[in-house]
Amino acid sequence: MLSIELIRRDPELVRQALARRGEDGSLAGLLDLDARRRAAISRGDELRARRNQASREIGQLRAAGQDAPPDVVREMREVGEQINGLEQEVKDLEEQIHAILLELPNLPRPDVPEGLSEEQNIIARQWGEPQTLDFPAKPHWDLAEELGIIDFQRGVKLSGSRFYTMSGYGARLERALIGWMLDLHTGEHGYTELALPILVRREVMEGSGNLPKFADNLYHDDEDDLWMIPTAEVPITNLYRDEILPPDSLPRCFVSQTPCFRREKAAAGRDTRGIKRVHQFNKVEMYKFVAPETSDAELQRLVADAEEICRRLGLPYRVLQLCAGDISFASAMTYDIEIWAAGCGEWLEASSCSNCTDFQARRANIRYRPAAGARPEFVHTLNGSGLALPRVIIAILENNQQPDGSVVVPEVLRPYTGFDLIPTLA
RNA sequence: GGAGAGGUGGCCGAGUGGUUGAAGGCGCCGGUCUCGAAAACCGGUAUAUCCGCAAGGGUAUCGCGGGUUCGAAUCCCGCUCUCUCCGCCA
Repeated sequence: MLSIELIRRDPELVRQALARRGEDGSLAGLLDLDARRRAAISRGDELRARRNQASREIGQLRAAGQDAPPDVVREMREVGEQINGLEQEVKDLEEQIHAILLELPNLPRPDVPEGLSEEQNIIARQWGEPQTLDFPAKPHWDLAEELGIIDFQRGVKLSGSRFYTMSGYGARLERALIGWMLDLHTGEHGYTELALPILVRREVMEGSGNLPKFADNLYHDDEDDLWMIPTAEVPITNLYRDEILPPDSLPRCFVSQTPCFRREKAAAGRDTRGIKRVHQFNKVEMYKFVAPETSDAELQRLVADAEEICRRLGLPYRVLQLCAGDISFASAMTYDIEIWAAGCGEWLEASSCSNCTDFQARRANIRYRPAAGARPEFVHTLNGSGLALPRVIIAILENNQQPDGSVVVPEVLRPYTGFDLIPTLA
């Protein structure tokens, strides 16, 4: 959520920042509502002050054994009605203002590249070379099926298109990856592991920025109004909702593996083969609550932590800095990490690391006290995949495939898998 | 799912209609004392919002929302969460 104070103070700055990401539109209506709201509050406060004064006097009379003057009571009854009217007015205005604010995305940081589409993203760096194999490389959907580790048809039988099942070496590979990633982030990068609910309340989805705007992408349980998380970012963001964190408690860094659920109605027809785009997948997510002045530097560290995973797995990757038009709703700056997949010959987005500045903190009301006795401030929040499992599995399968169709397990994973090769079926 | 109890400030805990944003205690911050610390003593210690350059002032908030009243932490209604017991269950 954007600060209404900022919009009031410098609407042109806000308008221009929003335009950079392709959000055009006037803020005049919002400012008008805000002005009316403040006027109504002022009048209401004045009336309440009068009523409080009169009530106090009546109280004193009563204490002295006298009755309340009827004309005053009559007048205050009227004042009370006016107050009720103004309260209703303020409430209506605030609802309208809130509804508008909830739909406005975060402002890109000034140093985010210009551009409205992904073509304007900037390749910040690359590690390794997109390799070509010296034999015909298979895409993972063929490889995995031939290895008997992914069963697409039976996934569909259970849950419909874009669901799959993994078994044997495949299931084990994923579990190994999850364990290894979590151990790396907790052991070497300083994150604390979390185990989280994957069904959350509506207001939790609002806090992270997924609702109200992106309801179409979410699965929802009607009976209890619970929402299935699209990423662990959602519950982690809300861990400290409505709290004021004490001085010296930042940064707080968390990592969590959860299933992620994405309806993605809009993406129907895209990437239908394999496990590149599915409705349910596992992801290891990194998350940081930090002091505002440190968030830019923390974003760089977050990206580095995700890159480390790629490097140790030996997966060629590149880091993209997203242009203003391509960063996500809550983000002020985003880097994507794309890993190379030799079978389908594509760079696959395996991580997206964002600095959400105070955008989510405002929505979820997460503050901290910079020093003892100081005024509370909103924290900054950052999130990044570390990493999303299916696309890492795609890259490992496709890049490490052998001429006979078997797949070599990356060295770092072997203590976790207990095998160093996914063998072909006999 | 059924029955009951309860949600007051960072924590504990008073308070059942009238200057109560809220006694008291603990904690925390500052000070006195001390070589220093502890103890003791003194003072301070919520958040939001509106007006204002500021100083300052107003208003709101005792789980949430409504109602009664000149006036509600206190009374009424609804919701929600927590706890206990029963039931069910991995």
